[in-house]
Parts: sequence; C-alpha cells; structure tokens
Amino acid sequence: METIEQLLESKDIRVTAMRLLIYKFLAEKEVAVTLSDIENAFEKADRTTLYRTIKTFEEKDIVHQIDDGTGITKYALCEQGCSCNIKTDLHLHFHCTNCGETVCLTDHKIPQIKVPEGFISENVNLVVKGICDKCSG
Amino acid sequence: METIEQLLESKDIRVTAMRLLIYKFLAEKEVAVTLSDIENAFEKADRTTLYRTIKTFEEKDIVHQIDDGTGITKYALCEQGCSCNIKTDLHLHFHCTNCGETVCLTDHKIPQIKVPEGFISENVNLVVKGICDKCSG
DNA sequence: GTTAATAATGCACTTCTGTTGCATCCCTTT
DNA sequence: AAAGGGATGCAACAGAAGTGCATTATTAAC
Repeated sequence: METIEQLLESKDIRVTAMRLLIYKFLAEKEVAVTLSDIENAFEKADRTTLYRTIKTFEEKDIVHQIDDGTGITKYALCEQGCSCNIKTDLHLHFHCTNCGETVCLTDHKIPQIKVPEGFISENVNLVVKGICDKCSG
Repeated sequence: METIEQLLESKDIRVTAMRLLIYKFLAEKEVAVTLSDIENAFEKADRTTLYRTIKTFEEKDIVHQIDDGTGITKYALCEQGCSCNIKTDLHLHFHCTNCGETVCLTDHKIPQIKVPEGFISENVNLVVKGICDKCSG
C-alpha cells in the first residue's frame, strides 16, 4: 500500500508536516469541504498556507474543486484513478439543501450533453440539489 | 404586444424609471450578466438599488440566477413561459472559457439524472464549459 | 557540515461580491 | 394637502479570494 508521503512525491508535491495533516483531514472527510472548514480544523495554521496548500493539491490533481451553487468553493480528494482533469468522464455532485453537505457521487457519470452547432464542450459541471440520504431517512 | 410596463405590473412589480432601464438592459443582452456588469452600465445608480432590483425581479420570476462556476452569480431574463421556478424542466447553461460569457441554452433540456437510493433530487444545475460559437468560428 | 538556493509558511493588506440598516425621496391613495 | 408605503441612496460590514513580502524550513551544492 502506498503511503501518503509516496503519493505526494509521485505527484511532485514536497512533503511537509502541514501538507500531510491537510491530506489526512481531507481523506477522513466523506464530504467536500470549504476553505473555512479546513481553517476551523487547523486554527493554529495560517489561512494563506491552507489556501495555497489546497491550490497546490488542485494543480497537481489530487483534489478537485466543486462548485455546488452555495457560492463557496468546496474541495474533495480525487478518487483513485480520478479523471477530473480529463474532460470527458466526470462524476456529479449532490448538494443537500437541508444539512448543506456536498458529496461526490462518483458512481454516477454525467450523460453526454449535446450542445448547439459551433459550441465546443470541454467540461461539464452537474450539481443535483435536494435531500441527502442522511436527511431523508 | 405587451409593453414592459404591463409585464412588470402583471408580476406585481411597481414600475419605476430605474426598473424599466434595467429590464431593457437585460433584454438587450443575449448573455447572462453579473451585478457588476449592470453596475458598469448604470454608473449613476447606486449598487444597492441595482442589487435589490435584480432580487425583486428574481422573486417575481422575471429573471433567473445562473451559477456558471466562475464564483460570480449571473442573471438572465426568463424566456416567455420560462419554468425556471419549477423544479423539473430546467435548461442548461454554457460558459465560454475564452470570452467568459454565459448563455442560456433554452432549447437543451437537462436529461433525467439518477441519484442513489435515499437521495431526493429537487433541482439540477448543469453548466457546460468550453468554447462558444463566437469564439470557435 | 556548512552554505547557498529554493520552496513553504505566516503576516498584513487589498479587492470583490453580497448583504443589511437607516435615512430620504417619490409616488399613490385618501 | 397629508399620510403611508415602497423605492432609492448612503454607509458600513462580512466573508471569500487573492497578493506581496518577510521569515522560516527544506533541499541541494560544495
């Protein structure tokens, strides 16, 4: 099994204590988190560091950004073999309007969307809003 | 043909000079606009007024809000018979990563999306990103 | 192992969007 | 003409996002 250190190194990310902690935090969460979620979890650390760490993770394709319509950007770890940097095979996200949580529905692929003549589709963002399984039960 | 005054009145919106101007501005635009777009077009008017005018239009269902993933909320006039307030018949939006413009593809309906057991879908936001017809030509 | 270079972190500050409270103005109705 | 209610304008605030620079830590070179 691959350690987190190995994973980061394989993605050209220098390993630091901070980055390991942030990675672990993201791995423990099953839902997408905002920057302030991370901020609250690491009150000792500076906001800028957290911000730039996430940006680094994003550039190196180990987290992907989610825009769930709340106006606040959320982030989640890419799955093993996540192809969020590839344009065609995107999963969708579910935003619960009750608890506010956003989860990746990695099993549910986005159907092919037709666009009019002249338009070139490169990426699709699909967010379903409603009530999640925890809140509907 | 219905005048703008009649339209506003039919939606319980009091007609003012400002509101007529903002409505006309939205009608002329073929793309979704941000609040600062409107701000730039009406430099004499106060930001708050424009903000609240749009909010009023939104409440009364003559504009709909678009979240195209840029992080900035955009607005567009609802089409004749627009059902954006109804949960099922939503059109999709196209965001051009070249010119930054976002257009409503009102003819293109969103396919039914399956969600896992326990999840209740109430609303779907679908934004296709890529190159628009003007930029690809 | 010390030093030089490079990257990471922390602090301060700025910008932008969105929002609210309050005073004032304008229009409508009586 | 006066009163009431909504519209407008001003000020101010909150939160997210982002940048510049100094400082610290890590790696690489000698």
